[in-house]
Amino acid sequence: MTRSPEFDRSKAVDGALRLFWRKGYQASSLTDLLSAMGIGRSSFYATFTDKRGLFIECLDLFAQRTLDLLERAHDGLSPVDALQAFFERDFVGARGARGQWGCMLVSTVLEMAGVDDDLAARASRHLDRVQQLFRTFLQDAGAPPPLAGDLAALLMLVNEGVRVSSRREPPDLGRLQPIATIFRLVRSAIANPIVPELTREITV
Amino acid sequence: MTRSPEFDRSKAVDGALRLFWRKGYQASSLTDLLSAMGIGRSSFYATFTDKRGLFIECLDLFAQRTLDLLERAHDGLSPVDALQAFFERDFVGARGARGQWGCMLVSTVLEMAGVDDDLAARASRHLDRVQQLFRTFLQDAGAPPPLAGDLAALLMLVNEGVRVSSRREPPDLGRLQPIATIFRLVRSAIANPIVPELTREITV
DNA sequence: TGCATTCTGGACCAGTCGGTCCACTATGCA
DNA sequence: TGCATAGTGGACCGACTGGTCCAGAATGCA
Repeated sequence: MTRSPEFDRSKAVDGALRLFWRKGYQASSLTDLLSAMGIGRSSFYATFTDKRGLFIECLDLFAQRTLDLLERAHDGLSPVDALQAFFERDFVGARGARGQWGCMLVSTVLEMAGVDDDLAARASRHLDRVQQLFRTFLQDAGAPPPLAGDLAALLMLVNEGVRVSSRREPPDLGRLQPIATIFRLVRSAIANPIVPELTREITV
Repeated sequence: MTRSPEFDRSKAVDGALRLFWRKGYQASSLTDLLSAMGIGRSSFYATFTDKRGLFIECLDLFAQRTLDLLERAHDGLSPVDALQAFFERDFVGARGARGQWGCMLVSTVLEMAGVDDDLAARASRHLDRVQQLFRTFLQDAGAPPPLAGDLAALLMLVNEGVRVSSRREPPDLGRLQPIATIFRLVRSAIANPIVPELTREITV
C-alpha cells in the first residue's frame, strides 16, 4: 500500500454528473467526460467499470439528492408550501445549473426508452419514489388518502412537464405562473369537497 | 427524363418518422434509418440533404399531424371534451404506436437542448403553437382570456408530463386517473370564480 | 537509496458513425 | 436495337466512438 489515495473520487463523480445532467448519456463522449472529471483515461477505467456504470452511479446520486432536497424543503414550511417551493426551484433556483438543466431522471426516461430499457426503468423507479414522497406530503396536508394519491400522480405529471419546460428557452419568469395555478387548484381541492357533476366518465 | 419516379418518398419519410419518434435522433443510426425507409444509401442522399435535414422534415411533419389531430378532435365534442380526449389518446389510442412513444416534440427538446440548440428551439416553437391551440379551446369553453392563458400553460405542462409518463412502463390504465383529475379541476376553475384566500404569493 | 507498488498519459484497437463516390442497372426515346 | 439518362447497391472514406494496454512516473517503506 503506497502512493497517494488517487484523485478525489467524489469530485470526479460530481463533474460527470453535471455533464450527464446537461447533455444526456449519448451526447456525453468519453473524452468530454474525462475532461469534465479532470482525470485520465486509465484512471477512469481503473476506478469505474464503464461509461454506463458511471452513469448509473450518477443517476442514483441524482435521485438521492432530489429526495433530500424535497425533504429538506419540509423543514419550516407547511407540506404544500414545501412542495410548491420544490417546484419553483426548478425555474429560479441556482440560475444556470439545476434551474436550466431539467431533471436527469426525466431526461433519462425519454432518452433511453427503446434504446436501453434497463436504464430507463431504473430512472422510472426513482421517479416513483419521488411520487411517493409527494403523496406523503399531501396526506400530511390533510388530503384523504385516495385524493392524495390522485393529486400526487397529477403533481408528478406536472413535475415532469416542468422539467421539460425548464429546458425550453427563454427561462422566462412567466413560466412560474402555471405552477402557481396548479397549486391554487390543489389547495382548493384539499379544502373543498369535490363537485361531482363536474367529473366525467373516462372514455376508453 | 426516363426511369420510374424513384421510390415512394412520403412512405420513406413516414418510416423515418416512426424510427426517430421511437428512438430519438442520436440513437437512430443511418443504417437503421435506411432499413426503416426501405431505400439504399445513395438514394437517401440523392433525395434528402442530411440525416439532420430529414429529421427536421420529420419533426415538422409530426407537429403538423399533432395540430391536425387536436383540431379534428374538436368536431362533435365540446372544447374541453376535445382537449381531454386528446390527452387520453396518448395512453390508450393506437396501442403500440403513438400511445407508447410519447411526443417527438417533447423528446427532441430534452434530447437536443445543450447538444443541438437549433433543433431544440425548433421543437419548442412547435410546442408553442400547440399551447396556443389549447388557449383557443379554453376561451371557446368560456374561460376569460387571462384564465385561459394560465390554464393553457398549465395544460402544456401536464401534456409534457403525460408524454414523458407514457414512456414509463407499464402503460398502466391507471395512468388515466391524473388526466381525469386535472380536467375535473380545470372544469371547476372555469365554472367557479377563484377563491382568493387560497392563492399565495410567488416567492422568488 | 533502492525496491515494490500503485497510478497514469497517451498510443493504440476494432467497431461504428455520417457521408461520398462510382460502376452498374433499369428505363424511355429515337 | 442502341443510346442517353436517371436511379441505385455497396465499396469506401476520415472522424470519432468506447475500451485496452503498457511504459514510465510518482510515491511509501525498508
